[in-house]
Amino acid sequence: MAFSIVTWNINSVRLRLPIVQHLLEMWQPDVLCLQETKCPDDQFPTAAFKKMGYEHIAMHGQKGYHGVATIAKEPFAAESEWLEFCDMGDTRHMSTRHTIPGMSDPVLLHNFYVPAGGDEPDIVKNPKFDHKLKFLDEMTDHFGGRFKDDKNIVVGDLNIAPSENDVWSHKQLLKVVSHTPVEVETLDRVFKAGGFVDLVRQNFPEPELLYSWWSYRSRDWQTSNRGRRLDHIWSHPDVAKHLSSVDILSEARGWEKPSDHVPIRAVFG
DNA sequence: ATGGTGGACGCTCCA
Repeated sequence: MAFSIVTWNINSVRLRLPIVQHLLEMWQPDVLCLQETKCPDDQFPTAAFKKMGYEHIAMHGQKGYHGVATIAKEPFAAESEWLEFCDMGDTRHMSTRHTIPGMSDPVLLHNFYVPAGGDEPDIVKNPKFDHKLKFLDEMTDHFGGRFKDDKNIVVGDLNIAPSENDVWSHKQLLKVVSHTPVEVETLDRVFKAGGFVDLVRQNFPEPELLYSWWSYRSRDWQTSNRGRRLDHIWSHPDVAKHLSSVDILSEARGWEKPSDHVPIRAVFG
C-alpha cells in the first residue's frame, strides 16, 4: 500500500487555493505539507480541504509572513511544541507523527520554512543572513539532540541549493544567497547531525540538474530555465529504504497564478 | 550594474 508525502511552498494558501485543490485532485497525496501560507490560523481555509477529504489539518501560521501547515487524509498527532528559532517567534516549523503502512515505527515529519537570508551574504552587513545561518545551527542542535531517537522526515523550503547541479549556474551563484559555500556547509551539518538521506537525490542521482524554484522576476521562466533546488525531502535511512519514487511537478510553475516553487512528492511502499 | 515580479498590508516589508 503506497503512502505519499508532498511538500510545496505555496506563497499564500488563500490566494493559491485553486491550484492547491488541483494538485490534491491530481496526486491525492496522503499528506500535504505547505510553507509560506501567509495566513493566521483562524483564517485558514479549513473547510475547502475537508470538503476534498483532507479532514486532518495542523497549522502554525501568523499574519502576513511565513506560516506552515500539514494536511492529511488520515488522523495524525501534531506535536504541541514548535521550534522557536532564534527567539524570533516566526512560524517556520511544525512537526507531526504519522503511521506509514509497512513501517514498524511512526515517523516524525518536520515541515520547515528556513529564512531566505536577504540579499547580501555577509553576516555583519546583513542580519537576515546571520539569522539564516543561526537558524540552521539550531536545526543541527535539535537533530543531534531532542530528535535523535526519532525516525525523522524533513520536508520544506530550506532556501539552499546545495549541489552545483541544483542551480542553473554554479559559478554565477557562488556569491548569491542560497548557494554560497557557507550556507551549503551549514546545511550539510544539519544533514549529517540527523543522519539523513536526500530522497530526491536518491531517486535522481547527480549530475542530473534539478530545480524546484524559478524566480518571478523573469520574463519566461521556462525558456531561460534559471532555476534552483531550494525545496527538499530528507529522511532517516530506515524510512529511505521504503522510498519507491519521487516526482518534481515542474509544470505547476506554469499553472494559473503560480507559486514560484513547485510541489515535490515522495512515495513510500 | 541593475532591475525585473509577486503577496500581504495598509502609505512598506519581504521574497
